Amino acid sequence: MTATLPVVCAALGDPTRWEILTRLGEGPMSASALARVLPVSRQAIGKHLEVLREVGLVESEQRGREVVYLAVGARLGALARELDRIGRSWETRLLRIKELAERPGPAASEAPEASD
Amino acid sequence: MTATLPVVCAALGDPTRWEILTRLGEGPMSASALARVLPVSRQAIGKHLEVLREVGLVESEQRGREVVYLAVGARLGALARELDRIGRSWETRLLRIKELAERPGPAASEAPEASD
DNA sequence: GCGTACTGCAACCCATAGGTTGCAGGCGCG
DNA sequence: CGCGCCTGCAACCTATGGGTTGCAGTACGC
Repeated sequence: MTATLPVVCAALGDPTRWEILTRLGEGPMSASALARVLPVSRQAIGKHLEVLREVGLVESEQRGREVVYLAVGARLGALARELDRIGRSWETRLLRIKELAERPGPAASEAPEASD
Repeated sequence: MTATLPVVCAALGDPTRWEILTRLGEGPMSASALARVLPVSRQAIGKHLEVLREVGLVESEQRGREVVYLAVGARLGALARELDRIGRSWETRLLRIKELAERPGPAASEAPEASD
């Protein structure tokens, strides 16, 4: 999956797409079926499904004469892991900076004294 | 934080905002400082920072005459946990459906009549 | 074999998100 | 004390994303 982080997040940034994903999370559905339960046209649904498919959040499967889509939980899990990793790195650097700021003397040995 | 999932994801769906977040993840910066290193105007940066602040991804702090912003890793972590939970639920239901489909005998205890 | 329902493609519309410029106010530094 | 930098607010522009309608093709069920 070459879909970059902002792209995947953008795909998840639309309420209608979350509606679609929620429905697909409960079981496979076709675009027409989705259009029946959601307040948008089948064509709009189709565009959303295409976006979601490009970032790997849904997969399509030809079933008879219709095409059913299903939500790929693993993709969401992968994204979650990436975000978590980045979040942790932010906090780590933040802590390091605070340490430096609050440490008056440049005794830069690794003595993680929690003198808060 | 009342920011709904699609809203937070939308905030993360813009490349420029990721640039900002990345810089802020390395240490606190002011809007002007960000505008100096990024190819957009200070005002544009300001709008992005406002969006990020509304969903809790950055926090601001008055430091002397300037306002510095810093990335909130915990928020990203919280989002990651939510996404992971949802992803898992999708996979669980998927497995259940596949089980039902591949189980020839209706030996299921609660078989909610799939009469389609 | 016919009609029906599903799909794919294209043109078009409109709101808004992302960006810019311009200006006015204030706090710090030299 | 005055200059400079940083902030906040507002008006404005434009591309694009989300949506619609319409049409043509095709496979399924009866």
